Amino acid sequence: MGAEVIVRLPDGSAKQLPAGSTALDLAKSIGKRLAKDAVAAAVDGAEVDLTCVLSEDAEVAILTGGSDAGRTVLRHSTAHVLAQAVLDLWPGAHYAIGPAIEDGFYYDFALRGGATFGEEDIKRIEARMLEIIAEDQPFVREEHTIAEGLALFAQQPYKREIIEGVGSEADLAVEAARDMAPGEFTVSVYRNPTARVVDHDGGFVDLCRGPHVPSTGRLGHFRLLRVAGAYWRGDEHRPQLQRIYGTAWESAQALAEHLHRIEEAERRDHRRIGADLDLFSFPPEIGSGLALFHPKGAMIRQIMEDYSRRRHMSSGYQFAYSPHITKAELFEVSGHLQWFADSMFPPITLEEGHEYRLKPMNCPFHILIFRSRQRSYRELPIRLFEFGTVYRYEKSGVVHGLTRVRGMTQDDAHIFCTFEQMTGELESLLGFVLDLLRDFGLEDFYLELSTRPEGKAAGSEEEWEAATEALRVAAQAIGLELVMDVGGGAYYGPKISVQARDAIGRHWQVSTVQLDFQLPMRFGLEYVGADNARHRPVMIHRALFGTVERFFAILLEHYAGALPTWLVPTQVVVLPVRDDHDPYAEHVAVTCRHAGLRAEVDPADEPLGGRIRRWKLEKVPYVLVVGDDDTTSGTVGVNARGSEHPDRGIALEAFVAAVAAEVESKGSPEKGGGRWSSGPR
RNA sequence: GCCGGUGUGGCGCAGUCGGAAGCGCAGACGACUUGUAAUCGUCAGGUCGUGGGUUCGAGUCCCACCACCGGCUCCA
Repeated sequence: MGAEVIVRLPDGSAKQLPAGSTALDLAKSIGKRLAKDAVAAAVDGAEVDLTCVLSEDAEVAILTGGSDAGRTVLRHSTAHVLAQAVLDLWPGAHYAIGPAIEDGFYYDFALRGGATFGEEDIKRIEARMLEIIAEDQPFVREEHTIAEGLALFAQQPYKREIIEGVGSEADLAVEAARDMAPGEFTVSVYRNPTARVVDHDGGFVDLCRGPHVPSTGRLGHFRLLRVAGAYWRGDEHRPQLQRIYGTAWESAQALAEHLHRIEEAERRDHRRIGADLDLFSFPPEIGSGLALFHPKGAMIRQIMEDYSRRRHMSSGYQFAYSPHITKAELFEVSGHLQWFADSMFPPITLEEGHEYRLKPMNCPFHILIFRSRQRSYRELPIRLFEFGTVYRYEKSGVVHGLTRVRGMTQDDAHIFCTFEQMTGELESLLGFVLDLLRDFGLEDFYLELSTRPEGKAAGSEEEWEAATEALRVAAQAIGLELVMDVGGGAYYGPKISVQARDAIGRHWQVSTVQLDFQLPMRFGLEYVGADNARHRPVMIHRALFGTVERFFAILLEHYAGALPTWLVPTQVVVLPVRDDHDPYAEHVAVTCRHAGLRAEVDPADEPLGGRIRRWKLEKVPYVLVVGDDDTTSGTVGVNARGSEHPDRGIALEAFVAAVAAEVESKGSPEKGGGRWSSGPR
């Protein structure tokens, strides 16, 4: 090693530094601002502390708090500060893991005597954290052998368990692994030597892979958000720990923006919109997770379902109907009672001894329709579609608005085809799915491939392998990003799910496509082939909306309640200025209705301003005002949703034609600026 | 199911130390006849989630249950 090292920077330039220089020295040599913003460094792609000595020539990048990698470091370091505060305030507490997560971090604790955190505790902890940050405690990295590590954390069972797992196969599979040192024989810890923690000598120390900021003074733009219970290593059979969630950012402004995004998501909450717009409700009288659709919500749902039916009809599907309840034996045959019973409502036992069950899925019924007579290869593929309402006994803590309910309607279909037809069916199906989703205004997708659920799967590994491969081929042919979801398949087969990103970047699982060799076998399905021999069909389960309820909720959140004109319950409201304009207002409404629009009149028995306000809050796409000028010239004053100013004097025919076209193209008033070019602004 | 939190007219909220249940919006009725995001007035509406308990007295304190909210596990 010479007296100097040469580092290459991300912009391609190179820099010479004296031997023994640290990453922080490098940052300083580039600029003051960079040194101030730096939180860690990447040497040949590996993230390290700023205090790391650059001992050989390397590619080095300085990570700042403004980058994703830099924020991860900030959040991870803030999690350590949280742990230090909690250990100081709750003597004898055990600390488990505290990783950075999307937009923030958390840390899991077990308090002495099973104590729990309350709301007020959050404030105490935050105050203690601010003190720790004000003290500007250094983070110092240490390497220890496994034995030393175990001794260091003699009083900390969760840390010991993590250390004992270092290098094991299981270690790599658990989330905690991200929190750990690489390498088989050592563990790294970070120490805040100047920390004062009750009952702890030598400051505060935590097991951690790093890197961390040089000192706590670099932190500060954080907020603790909530407390929650969380199972140790995500296993509900293991102890439940107390988790504290927080968020942390590189600047006060970034923190404020994040808190604003949280508010924005709350504004879009479909439960709130559903109540405000009188779309649906969940009366306690009918039970948790069971929804009532009110007339306006039902109208939207009806439009969604009607459109879906039309698309299915033109895509070669046949319709089916099946009952909500059936003899339990059907679910013995299908395997649901073996694999899915936890999610089913308990049996209804009749006097003569038969047990009945509410259906959790529609597939067995469609199978019986297939099996009702002998089938020829000439009929295949057979595609049976139904809006099938199913009931699942979801655990009490998981129901959530319309996205997680106990009674739900799937836009469900089962395709029975030959093995040879399978790949083609899957590919055309994925095309159909994406086409339909785009009609509803979702545009940004990726696919997820869910594989065999270990221990919860029917059938052989070979069958699963073949089915998974067929799905993979179809998914790749579509050309969208594909991510793996290991072990996430249904008990009878692997699945592709379509994930949609909404207007504010959140993603939702919508469509699912599952390939199934098991149920055709269990039900002994057959068709007669061209060779006059009997063959077993392949089955594809698929739902495009997923469930109508959930898809409805996704649309409400995506559009923040301002649905495209074709989906909205009332498209046009006509407001007469005075009551002698009522007849003309009625004429306008009738003209709209003749063009197929949903229009109503709000008569002039209260002031115009109040009426406008009410319908605007209802998010009606077009609020028309008609007065003296309009009655004489056959025009309307148009208030398009989303625009600040009305367009007066628009010819009625021009308005109706434009809105009818907007409905046809599935557009929204927000996207239709400038249509009324004939009228003055 | 588990952890934490919350339940007060249809909705949003106040209610102090355990001592007479309130406000705004919405609703009904009346007046106002209006050109672009809240017209004025009057009235009605609550066994304070449900059931127990403590107390001279409970919206308020305790217990159980129900529902909801945020998470964990699970999941469309």
